[in-house]
Amino acid sequence: MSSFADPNLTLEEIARLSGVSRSTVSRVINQQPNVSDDVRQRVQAVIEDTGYQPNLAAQTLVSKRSWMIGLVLPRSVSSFFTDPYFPRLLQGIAQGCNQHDYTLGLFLVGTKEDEEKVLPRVSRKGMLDGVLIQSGQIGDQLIDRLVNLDLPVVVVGSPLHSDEVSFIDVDNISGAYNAVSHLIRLGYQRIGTITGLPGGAATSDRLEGYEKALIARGRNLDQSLIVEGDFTEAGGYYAMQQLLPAKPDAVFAASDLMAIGGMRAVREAGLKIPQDVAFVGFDDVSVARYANPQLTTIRQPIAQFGTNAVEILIDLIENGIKPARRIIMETELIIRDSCGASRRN
Amino acid sequence: MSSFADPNLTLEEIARLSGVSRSTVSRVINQQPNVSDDVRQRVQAVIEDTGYQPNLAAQTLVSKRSWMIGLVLPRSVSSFFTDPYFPRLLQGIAQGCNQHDYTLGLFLVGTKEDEEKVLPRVSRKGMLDGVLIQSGQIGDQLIDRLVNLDLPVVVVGSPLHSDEVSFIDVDNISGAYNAVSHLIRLGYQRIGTITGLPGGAATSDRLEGYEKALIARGRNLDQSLIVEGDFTEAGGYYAMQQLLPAKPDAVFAASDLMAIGGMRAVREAGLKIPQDVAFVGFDDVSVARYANPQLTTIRQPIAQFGTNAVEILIDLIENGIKPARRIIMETELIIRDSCGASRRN
DNA sequence: CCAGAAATTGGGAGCGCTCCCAATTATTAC
DNA sequence: GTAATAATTGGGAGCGCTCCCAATTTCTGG
Repeated sequence: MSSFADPNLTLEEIARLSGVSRSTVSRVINQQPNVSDDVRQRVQAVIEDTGYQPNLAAQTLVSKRSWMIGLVLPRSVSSFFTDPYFPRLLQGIAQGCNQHDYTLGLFLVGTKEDEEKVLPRVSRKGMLDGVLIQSGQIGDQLIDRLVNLDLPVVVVGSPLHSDEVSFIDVDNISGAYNAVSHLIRLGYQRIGTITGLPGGAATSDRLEGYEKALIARGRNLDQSLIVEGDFTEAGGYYAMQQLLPAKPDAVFAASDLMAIGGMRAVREAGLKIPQDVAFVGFDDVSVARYANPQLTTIRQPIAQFGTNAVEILIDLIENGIKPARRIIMETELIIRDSCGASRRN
Repeated sequence: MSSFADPNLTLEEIARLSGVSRSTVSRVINQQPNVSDDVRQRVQAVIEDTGYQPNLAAQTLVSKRSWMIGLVLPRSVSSFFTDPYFPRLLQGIAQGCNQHDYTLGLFLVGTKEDEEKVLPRVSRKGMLDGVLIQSGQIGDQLIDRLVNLDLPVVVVGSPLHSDEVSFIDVDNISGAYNAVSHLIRLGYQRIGTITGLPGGAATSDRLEGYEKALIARGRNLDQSLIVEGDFTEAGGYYAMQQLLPAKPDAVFAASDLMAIGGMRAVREAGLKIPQDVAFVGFDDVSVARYANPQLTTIRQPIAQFGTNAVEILIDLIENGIKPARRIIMETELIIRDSCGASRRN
């Protein structure tokens, strides 16, 4: 394979060089049948040592396929820049794209103006074969606007409105339920929670899991033990400061970052973790393992989640859009030190 | 603007609907002169309420422009998934793309096999107008391979080999120099450093700045005070454990994350920050402000850096490729608590 | 060895756009 | 009013590919 490919190589040119027709070269490239072995090899040799690659735009124009999918991160996903969750997710998505030979287009919506610039680009014909959109906040109409395009769409996380749309999500309710059940099992009496950013599906599901776990054990819900966070470290810190007067002996934080922020507030208040306040987080991002003490948490298979999302979308693209696909992935309780699991020994 | 655009709208169709020719509609869309005002308005009205958008693939095919740029993150940039630096950078890049109406293609190279899948995709004709590539490690041949494509390329960070290539970087040498000078000024005697991952330009530049600052004040370099990290929290932690026996009274870490890891090791050793060991980091990512104590650091304008990189690339794309552009951005010393700046008062 | 079927090959049409140039219309000067 | 020029407008060609169908070649069986 020569490393300097003629930039102006075309199908026609390859055909000429290998002494066959355009059509035959096309068949070889697209691995279609009805090409004799010797011709196929001759053509392949020419392709190899010219370094020819078909022009994507031309292929897209006629086939109506771009082999590119978009990932849209709505404005309301403000924690993109602080939460290690997103790089991991991106990794999974990128890997899924690589595996299936799709290209990933990234559409970060920062401001309202961005939205007006990004949407037309996403919906542009000849641009994308499908779209992955990160589930955002209630009131964010981006998902609806995307779903109204005639493009395959998969929502990453639960969609908030429509139920005709395909999505993939983690079982947030059972994850939170397991986290809190674990704390109950360890004998904690006043279990508080720091919620995610209000208005998101993950936030309300994790809160629901928290409540269900308490109710299942006959505990009463105490509103003073429930305080709003925003998925960030700083948010967890402030939330914990609000929570401390309610004297929780354990806290379920709806993200690891908030758990770490919460632990910081607890330490600053002169209390010990887990002796005075135990913690369980959610996500199992890598900082959970380096926290002090190491954080007990609910692991979600983030990268796998991204890869699966891509696969669902590609399935939708290649095999039609009905019925909507719905995937829920399970979580896993990872017991480390912050929950005080060992103090009972 | 009707929200349900006919998906099969074409230039020809718009022409028919507005009673003019294909060419005239094309002129209106591309804002070319030589269209009478009333015709222009009539056509624009039709475009508006059909929601017509030109087919990208068709435009790309004839104009040889895709209005899409790629961001390539080489395999050797392993800290992508842990360092908050990258999301910020991505934000800046995405914003630059939005502003200039370009689409961003993301090419994460995870494995060697990824590289073989990604490169052909990047070089595919009709795909990208230009490429941004994150500077990686020595021995990573990805940059060279990309530069050999006939595509405009801008390296984000200093390129390691070629000097024909355009790049944008932050002044790592002077940043590190200022960090260490600050520590010297505060009277520290045994100033250690935790370097980045060996083999990267940022790593060697920051080390060079460290050494220059010491030499400028007539200090001797003590190899036992220089220890290798890898830009991660865990790397900083282990590096600090190696560094502690050399009894440093201050440490310059080549990233905030490593500074935070280093501080964790110091605390675990029963020492106080900054009384026993002072710290200065590099980057000023948001966790620096939430660290305990708050981290003195060298701020680099990460998002702006990304936006600038996009602008240089677009300049290259639209105004030709010679001569190579070279931009160096300045850093800023942000004094917080971890350097003990106030203990001399 | 030849008709008929099967496999292989080639070329035209067309995807939706931009560019060029020719045709038409409007404007100006005399 | 007419010739000259300038401003508009329209249509053909072509970007590089895939798809379809017709033409050619190869392979059967009797």
